[in-house]
Order: sequence, then C-alpha cells, then structure tokens
Amino acid sequence: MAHEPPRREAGGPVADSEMLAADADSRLDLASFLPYRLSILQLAVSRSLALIYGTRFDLSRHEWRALAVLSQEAPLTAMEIAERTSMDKVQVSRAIAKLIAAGRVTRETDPNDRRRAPLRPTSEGRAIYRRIVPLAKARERELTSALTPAETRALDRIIDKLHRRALDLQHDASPARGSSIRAASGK
Amino acid sequence: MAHEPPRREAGGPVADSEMLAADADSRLDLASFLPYRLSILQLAVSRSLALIYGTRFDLSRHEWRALAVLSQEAPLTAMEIAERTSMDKVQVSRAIAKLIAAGRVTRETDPNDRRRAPLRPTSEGRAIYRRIVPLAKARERELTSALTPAETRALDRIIDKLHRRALDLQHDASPARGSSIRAASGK
DNA sequence: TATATATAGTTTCATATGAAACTATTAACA
DNA sequence: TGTTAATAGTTTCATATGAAACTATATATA
Repeated sequence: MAHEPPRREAGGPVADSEMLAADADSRLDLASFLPYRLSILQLAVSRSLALIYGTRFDLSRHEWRALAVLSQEAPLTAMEIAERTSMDKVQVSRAIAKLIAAGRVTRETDPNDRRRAPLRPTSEGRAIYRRIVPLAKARERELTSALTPAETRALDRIIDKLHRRALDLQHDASPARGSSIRAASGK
Repeated sequence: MAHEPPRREAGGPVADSEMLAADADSRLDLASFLPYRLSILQLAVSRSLALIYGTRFDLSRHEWRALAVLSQEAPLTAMEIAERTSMDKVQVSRAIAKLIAAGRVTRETDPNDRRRAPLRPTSEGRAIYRRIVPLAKARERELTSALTPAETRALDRIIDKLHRRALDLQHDASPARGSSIRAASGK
C-alpha cells in the first residue's frame, strides 16, 4: 500500500479546525474524520426515522425497505428486492418472512421457474405503506429544512460521488489513487 | 434524490412544516430518499475503512474508536471514551474488554473514586494506532478526492447541520419540529 | 442421459447488539 | 448517621446480523 507523503491541502486557507492535526499523518481526530462523522450522522437520521416505522407500525428497517419497493412495484422476487434495497438475500429472506407472518405480504411460486417466489403486498401491507409515506417524507423535509436549498442539492450530488468512490474502495482493497476502475462485480 | 426544496403548503400560515398529511405525494422512491441514501453511503464508507483496521489489525469499529481516542488522550475512563466516540457505555465496556484481552489497553482503579477505571493504551496499542492513522487518512483522502474542494467543505457544514437536526428529531418523537426540546423520555 | 454447475431462497452457527437488570461505590439529605 | 439516590461499569437475555452451509430447482455439457 502506498504511503504517500503527508499531503497538504492546496495552498488555500486551511480551516483552523484542520490546522492542529494537519501537520502530519500521525494524529487522527475522530470528531473531524469523515467516516466517523458519516457514521454518527447516519445513526441519528436512522433513529429519527425508525421512530416512525418502528414504534408506530412495528416494522424493522429492512421490512420497511422491502415493503416500500413492493408497494411501488409488484410482484418482485426476493432477489429483485435485494437489488432495489441494497440488502443481501439473507436480509431480504428474513424481512419477508416477518412481513408474511404479519400478513403484510404474500408469496406465490413462479410456475415457470419454481425456485422463484414472486411477492406482493397485501392490502394491509399497502395500507401501512400509504400511512408511512407522508410521515417519512415529512421527516425528510424536517431534516433537509436544516439546509439551504443549495446545500440540499449539493448533498445529493456529493452522496452520489462519495458512494461511487466508496464502492470502488471496497473492491479495490489497496489504497491506490487515481483511475477508479469501476468493478462491475455485484456482491 | 428529491430535488425539490422544502415545500410549503400553499395558503395559510402553516408554521409547522407538517400537517403535510395533506401532502399529496403518496409515493416514496427509496433511491432518492435521503435517509436511505445516507444509510447505503455510510455502509459503503464504513466497509472500505473496516478493510483497514479490521482485516489488517483485527480491530472492530468500536475497538478502533476507543483506541483512537485513548491514543490521543489518556488516561480516560469508559464514560469519557463513550462521550468522545458516541458509543454507549455498554459498547465501550465490551470494546475495552477486548482491547485489554488483546494487550492493547490497560486498566487501573482510580483511588479517589473506586468506581472509575482509568484506561491507557499499551505501547502495543499505541503502535497499532500509529500504523492505522496514515492508512485511515489515506482512505479519507481517497474518498474526498471524489469531491471538489468546495464540495468537501460544504459536506462538512452539511453534516453538522443535519446531525444537529437529526438529534432533535430523535428526541422529539412527533414529526413536528417546533422549537421544543423534548420533555419526556428519560434516557 | 448423466454429471456438473448455477441460481433462488432458507437455515445454521457464531458473534454483535440494545435494553434492562445487576454490582459496587459514592453522593445527597432527612 | 442511616437511608435513598446517583454514578461507573458489567452482565444477562433476547434479538439481529453475516458468513457459510444447505435445499430445491434449473441449466449446461459431455
């Protein structure tokens, strides 16, 4: 792994908060470390949302995601749900099992390929989804209302860029900079 | 992502950005829903980092965080570590137990208050920290190099704002963001 | 056709996690 | 003081999770 020499920010004004640790690669301040900051942000956002679908509708995050995609597009198989929710097939299998047990989703068997099991929300499942959507969207607005419209737009772009880069880094384990070969390998 | 800026109901002085139940949009597209986007971003970033401290040094994320703050400031008690890492005391207790078992941290007992147990990294713990820091910083740079300098600065500000707002929403369970600092809820 | 291989989905096992109960010690106060 | 409350930290219990093994079905190939 390349240990590049401690690199300075380009000539511009260095944020005072960075100054302290910026001199060398020897200190790392958690509070200003992006991965840490993203982690605690995500946790707080996630919790504020789980209050809605969790406490009021007894849905886990994974169940909520599966129900959300099924309510928009059905039938879907477990694998199709996995693709649309960034969950793996085990997580989907478990979420679906609970949704079915709760009478919120039904499962059939595809007669053309009996390994596949198309899923659909029940009317009760759809009803729950319809009740959650406005609450979830309200939450999202409450969050983004902390930002200026320009910041909200910027965030959107930034998340896309960072996500693509992070996926690259996950595959390409070695810290190498430059050309990001977008590994097509799924997961 | 929902590109629409915070939208207001037409008409009345609807100070509170809710009662949006009236909000007609009954569909929620996961792929553009901010909490979901943050979640998958955080997961990807977290994984790209765990490759470093996890596979190479056999540290969990919580152990890494505890070791990081201890390496910068010691001694610290478990509670002090919890404050500095956003972990709760149970997570800290477990992380510390493993760090001690691995010979990376030592524990004493504060003679003035025998409930407290000041912790310090061992020289081995410090050595691991010193080896991880440059790798972690390199990862962070690889991530942020996907952004323009302006975007990187904006992200910093945005995370702060969103985090503060999300913490408010966590406490104030009802989707009504006034000023209210929560009243109930013990913990 | 037989054999290997791939895919969809579930189950198992070991570990991680959160909430609440618990231990030990210190502070509050009547 | 003696009693109660608070604090630091650990343990328990029930559930969540990830990785790998497993079942069942479909496809490829020789």
